[in-house]
Amino acid sequence: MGRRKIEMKMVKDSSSRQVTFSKRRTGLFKKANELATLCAVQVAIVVFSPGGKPYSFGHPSVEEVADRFLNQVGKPKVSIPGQAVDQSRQEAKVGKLSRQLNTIVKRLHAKTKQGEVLREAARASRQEFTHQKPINELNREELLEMKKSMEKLREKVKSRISEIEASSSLLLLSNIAAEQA
Amino acid sequence: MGRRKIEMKMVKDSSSRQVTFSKRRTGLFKKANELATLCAVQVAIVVFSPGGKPYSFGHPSVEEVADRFLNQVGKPKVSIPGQAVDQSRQEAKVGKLSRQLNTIVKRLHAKTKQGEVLREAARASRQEFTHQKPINELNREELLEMKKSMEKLREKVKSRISEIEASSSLLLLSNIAAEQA
DNA sequence: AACTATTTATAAGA
DNA sequence: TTCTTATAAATAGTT
Repeated sequence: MGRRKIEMKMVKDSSSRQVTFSKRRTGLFKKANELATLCAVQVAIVVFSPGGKPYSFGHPSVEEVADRFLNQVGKPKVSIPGQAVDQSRQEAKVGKLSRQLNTIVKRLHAKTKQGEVLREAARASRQEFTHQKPINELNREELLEMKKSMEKLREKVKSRISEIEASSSLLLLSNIAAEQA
Repeated sequence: MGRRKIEMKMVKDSSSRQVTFSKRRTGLFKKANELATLCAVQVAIVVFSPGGKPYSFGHPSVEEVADRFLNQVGKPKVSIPGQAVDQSRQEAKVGKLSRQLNTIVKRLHAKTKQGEVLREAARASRQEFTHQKPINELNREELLEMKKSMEKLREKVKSRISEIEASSSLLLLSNIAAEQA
């Protein structure tokens, strides 16, 4: 769409590529906005620049699109009697989200070697799940420590709640979308 | 871009709106594909149709784009000394992911009224965090019940999520606790 | 950043 | 839905 038709191959010159990216990213987001406006639908986009910088577009926001997805209720399918299908879908969803959780947690774990949350989690976890003593054999001090530890973790998790990362929403979206396909 | 210029408002006629959506979604995904090809970048899009059906585009896939994002290592910015910026980015990411976790947990909670995992989790969580009695005042029977409940949960989680780490279970619990607070 | 010659997307219509 | 086509919009190359 310009002075000349161009081949649909990677633009070799990195400088030109950056310019093309900039122009086309703007165009893409504009198109997405038009789609959302004209059709009253929700859209979310995440794209990396050639330099690796992430850009995102969301209508009304990437997060809200994700929330809508997450708030969707699985509808029973008519072709199969009862709730069997719906339940199995729920099961699949739980399993999938659990795996996703695991991925996120692994990521968190890798990212927080210098952090607090996972250290606390690991500590509390150790106490809760892998402590040699069964929980009913813990003495008062140990129980108090465990409680304290978990409260500490809880506070830290709560205190860190801020804005959601577009990509994490998308990751969830893609998993749920794939599942619904 | 057609026979006439149209106003950038929602198309009122639902049938026309569906047609517009269909055409423009195709166009949007094409543009996204071109951007990815020409600039050798990663792109992910999720969009709902007016009927609520989810469509997605990803290059190379929505999931991989998200993974790349999550795997990104925050790079220190030159304009600010030391690791301050990098760390704050990590902090932000942790917070965002934590919130996402919380959202997932809420969703799971809502979706599993007929399920087992979250009921168990909620029960264990309730016992642990919101029981009237402080944990150190629980009697032997209550402690045993709590232990039993958590072991039950643990088994269910383990059976569903082979690779999950203990910490993610705990993180999950902590989020449920926060949600109930 | 702006400017345009062209290409591309698409609104209507069939 | 799919195709056609007149027109609007996006953009490649240029300044």
